[in-house]
Amino acid sequence: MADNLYILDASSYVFRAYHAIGYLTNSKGFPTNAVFGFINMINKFISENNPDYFVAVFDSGGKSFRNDLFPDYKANRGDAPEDISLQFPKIIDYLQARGIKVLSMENYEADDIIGSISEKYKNKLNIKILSGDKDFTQLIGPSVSMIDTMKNKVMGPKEVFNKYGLNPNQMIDYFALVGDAIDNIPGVKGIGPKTALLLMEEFENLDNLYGSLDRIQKDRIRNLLSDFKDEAFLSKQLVTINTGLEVTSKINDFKITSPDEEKLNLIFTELEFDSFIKDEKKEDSLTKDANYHKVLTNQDFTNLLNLIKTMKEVSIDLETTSVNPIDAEIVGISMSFGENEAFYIPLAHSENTTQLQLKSVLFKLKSFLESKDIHKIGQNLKYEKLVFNRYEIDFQGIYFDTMIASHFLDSSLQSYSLDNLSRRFLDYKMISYKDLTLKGKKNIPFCDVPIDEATVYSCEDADITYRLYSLFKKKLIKEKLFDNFLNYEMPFVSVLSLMEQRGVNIDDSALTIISKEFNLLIKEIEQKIFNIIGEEFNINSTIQLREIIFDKLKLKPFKKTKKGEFSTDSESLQTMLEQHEVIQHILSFRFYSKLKSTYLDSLPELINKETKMLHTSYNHVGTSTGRLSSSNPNLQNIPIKTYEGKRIRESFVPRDDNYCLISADYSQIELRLLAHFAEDEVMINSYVNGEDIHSNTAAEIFGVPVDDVSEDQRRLAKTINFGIIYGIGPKRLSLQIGQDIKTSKEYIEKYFARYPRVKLFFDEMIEFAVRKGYVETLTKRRRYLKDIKSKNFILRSAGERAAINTPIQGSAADIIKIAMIHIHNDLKLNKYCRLIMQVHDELIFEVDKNKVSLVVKKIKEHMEKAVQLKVPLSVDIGEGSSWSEAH
DNA sequence: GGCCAAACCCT
DNA sequence: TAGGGTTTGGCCG
Repeated sequence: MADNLYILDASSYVFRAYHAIGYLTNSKGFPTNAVFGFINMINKFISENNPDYFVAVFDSGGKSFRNDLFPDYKANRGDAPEDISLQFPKIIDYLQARGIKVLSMENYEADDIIGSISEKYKNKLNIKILSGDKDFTQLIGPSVSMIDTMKNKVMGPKEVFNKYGLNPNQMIDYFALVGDAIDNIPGVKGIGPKTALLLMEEFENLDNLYGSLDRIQKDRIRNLLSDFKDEAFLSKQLVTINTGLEVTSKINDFKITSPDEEKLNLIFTELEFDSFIKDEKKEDSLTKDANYHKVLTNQDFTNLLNLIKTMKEVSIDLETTSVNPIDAEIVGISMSFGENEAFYIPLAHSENTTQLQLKSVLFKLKSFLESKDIHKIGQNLKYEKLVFNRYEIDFQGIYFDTMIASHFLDSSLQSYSLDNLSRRFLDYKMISYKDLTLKGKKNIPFCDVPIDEATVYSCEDADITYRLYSLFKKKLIKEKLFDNFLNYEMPFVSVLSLMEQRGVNIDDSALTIISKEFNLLIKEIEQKIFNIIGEEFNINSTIQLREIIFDKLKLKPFKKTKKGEFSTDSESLQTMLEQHEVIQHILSFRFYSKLKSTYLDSLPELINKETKMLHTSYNHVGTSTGRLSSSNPNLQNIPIKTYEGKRIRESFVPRDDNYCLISADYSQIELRLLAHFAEDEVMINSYVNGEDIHSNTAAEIFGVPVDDVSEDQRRLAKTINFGIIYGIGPKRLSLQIGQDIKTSKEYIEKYFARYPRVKLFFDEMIEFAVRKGYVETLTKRRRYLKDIKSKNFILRSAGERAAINTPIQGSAADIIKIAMIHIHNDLKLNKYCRLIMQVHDELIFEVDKNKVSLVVKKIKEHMEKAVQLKVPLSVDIGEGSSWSEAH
């Protein structure tokens, strides 16, 4: 790749900074708003892009050669206000002290210099023109693009065509026809963008057009063109950027040199930009000398609001009364716009200090918080979104979540908490929340933390988050993962937030009834056990139960726990059923107790008092494969396998009579992904032809025609098919199918003999993991496998199984995420249906009863078309008045 | 109250 | 054989 040369259309940025900031002066009354905004933009740009070459180009300020051609050129623009003209010299001083080359030329505009530099270097370098001016579209080409850093828009040839319908080399003639009211370029009167586009499409350029005016059917257009021919060609001269000026600078002049700190400090002192002044001490340490401000007065807040207006990205963090967003109240807000600088707005501290009013602060921040154009950066922004939602703020512009970014880059970490990320990636230990809130032996709520301490703590959160953002963004871009991260992970934050916010309706009276019923059963079974054993004990206590079974009854154990004790788990007890009648009762007791305590009794307690709904919490970074996890309660392990379990699912119901529930689940998505990745013809054909994969596998393994496959053979093949995805070994398979290890070893060998590409795929994944240290999913989420090269067989084998399973399980997770994003963005669909749960390969919706068939069709389409694989995706859909019925 | 192990619910 | 969360008992301080 060629190096990048960034050419800054500096004058236009100064104007934009001037207007963005509004009023700002130093204590002597000298205007500083444009300088301040401009410096911020430059700092931000350079720290983010680390440009190879950079040059700032200014207009000369006086008239240009265009005024000789046409005295009225830009006559509509009055002189620039004095308070901006005064600031230009300061800005140029700053740039030069900063080590940045500055160019301008008498009698020419910045555009001409930019065009000429671009022309000179476009064959050796990637030219990136930093501007928002449409006039530059004429310069765009394969190695020349335009970037509007304030709107985050990049414009290359493709984008020009998308926007105007024309190629960049047609833009001059196009603008010659259309004209420009702001620059006072006449164009052809009466011809606007639409007609001009049609003409350019037909005639390609201005000369062709005027060479064959008679071919134009419409009289009006033809007459206009001929009447204003002179204006058209004059306009063409005016809009044409001069690319032939002699550029005396050498390319190395555009390298940024080391800044003259002394000179910079002088400038900053004069303008009173204290936060920019470099203090020797400030360099390496963090919090002690960081600029953390508390915002207590209206003046402080107004200044902060003005600052916000100049920023296009902000890291933000809320301090609240609860970790659970559904009932958290805001105590304070912190924000950071760049390293070392942060603000904290205390709003509800119990301390006796006058604080700003929560309501009025939120009112004034509302448009900023709801703006899609201002990029919000944060650690777990789903939390912020849910809390803001409680205050009727629709938090938008959710751009970069450091927690999710770090997980996307490496999903194998133990913890994605901010302090953990800070320690690991910035080598910086943050103030601990525990220590902060520790008063004596007990922890106090955050609102009781003194404001000064809270300010440092909260500002640190925002500041560190901002630093992590810079770091992770660079990594993502370097590894070419940034687009996937922005397209597939960040939009998912809003999807999860909405699901959690809506919650699920539970018929808790039904659960209570079942609970009472189970309670009687449990008591009864317990009594039976006591009678048989002849003493009372706590059946839930593994230790006591173990004593009874193995010491008192002297039953023969099946296996040991990892601590070396005899196991009493249900697998062991199953094998001991015939040894003693009490075993059956213990199994029953365990079964009913589990359902009662985990589901029947706890689900009703978690129903929110205000909303009357069950609001789970989905963890976006809860697994090392990319799946979600769910907690408080876990809605991803609601029973289903037994009759009693199904009864629990019957209490998951729609919120009112107008809705029913729909369950949509991917059929065998992981096996399909295996077929896709391994590119095995036989497996792919099974799916393409809609055949029964397990029967086909059975036929292959047993060497019989598909029609002759017995039920037993099919069941066995199904077990192998699923086991294979997890990297099953002969031992475990023998346990599953109830045959000896030798036989199951043969089955596995037979499987790989019949599906050699699957074996090849597994080997490739392991080799990939060894070579690169990680494996990746469809959307390129990475999981690093530290044990893949371990000398310890157990650890290495586990690593190898993860290398096989993660791309499969993780890609399945990617696919359903993409489908969920598409469904979330389908506005029409969302009028009739709301997504309320995700269970790995299943989505559950509440659906308007009158729109079921339409909704079913759309959901199926979104899910099956989420990605294009070598095999079709298939989704089964059910409908009903409860989750049990719908599934 | 915090932490661990064992058990068991799900895809 | 992959990936999760919750409950319980029991130990520690």
